[in-house]
Amino acid sequence: MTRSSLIDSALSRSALRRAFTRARANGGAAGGDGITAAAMTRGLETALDALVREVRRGRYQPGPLRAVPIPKRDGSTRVLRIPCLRDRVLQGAVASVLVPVLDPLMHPGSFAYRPGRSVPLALRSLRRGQGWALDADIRSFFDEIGHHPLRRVLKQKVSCLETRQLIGIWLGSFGRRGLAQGSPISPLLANTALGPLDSALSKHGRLVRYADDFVVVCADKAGAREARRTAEQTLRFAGLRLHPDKTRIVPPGMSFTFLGTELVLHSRDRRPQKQLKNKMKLSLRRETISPGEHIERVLREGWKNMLNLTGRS
DNA sequence: GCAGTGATGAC
RNA sequence: AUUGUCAUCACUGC
Repeated sequence: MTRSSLIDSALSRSALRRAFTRARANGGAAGGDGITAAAMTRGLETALDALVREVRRGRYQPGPLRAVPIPKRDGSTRVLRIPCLRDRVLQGAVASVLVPVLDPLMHPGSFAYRPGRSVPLALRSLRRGQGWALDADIRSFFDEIGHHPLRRVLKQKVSCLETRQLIGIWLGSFGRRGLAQGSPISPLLANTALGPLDSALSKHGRLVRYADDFVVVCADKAGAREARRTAEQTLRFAGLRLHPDKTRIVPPGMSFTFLGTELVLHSRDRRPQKQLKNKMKLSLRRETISPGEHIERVLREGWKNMLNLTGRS
């Protein structure tokens, strides 16, 4: 029913300028074309003019991605692929107009990258969780997610053809599969692509998903196994698999780590309360390794989660 | 509420 | 020289 098209909002001066300001505030390093935020600031208006003109005439092409290896906490590395600044600006503008459309359609159990949502909120929604947990991780999610299923979801949910075409161009620039970690629109696309997974999993129990990491709270062991099978089948269509080492089925009373905190679900007949208390204390102590006054906040969060969660934090 | 700087956490 | 989204805290300006 909307008469003004999504693409018009995305290409508006205000959306583009806001996206540029954001990119610059975030550090604004150059992409594959070597153009920095400082360079783009000079002559910003003409650069934005050119960008809009190219998109309108169907001549827009994103520049080369710049790959940067980042060492992860666990010792492995992940490769960032950084679009050119002008492409990040356009992607940011499109993302900003797409969020009000796509976010309300997302599953309530999806917590990553969404406005008003956070890790503590995700953990809190596991409060009073009872039973067996399927704790799972999608292997190489950002690198291997197939484009076709994502396009299909977008076609259902985004009526503006020009916006979908623009996203299609970016997907092409990311390669045959995968999303560039470093593009402002990738988090939104990731959540959108996993919408079908959320729907399928939530039939098996309470779902809490944070990007490629998720927990399904199931009534019993058989239920957790069914949830895992559903996840495997659903992900298969997108060319994805569960990570064999990071996916486990966890009995009640046994701890597992999710979003950086150790959790324990109650048994349905609520016996192992004593065990729980010990675990809570242990993990709280573990969490106090933080510098300066930040310790205080970590402690406060820790206590809050302890009080609110069935498991600990 | 909107900007700027610095930081922490999740992915 | 390390990108991105979200959340949170501190400080500065309107």
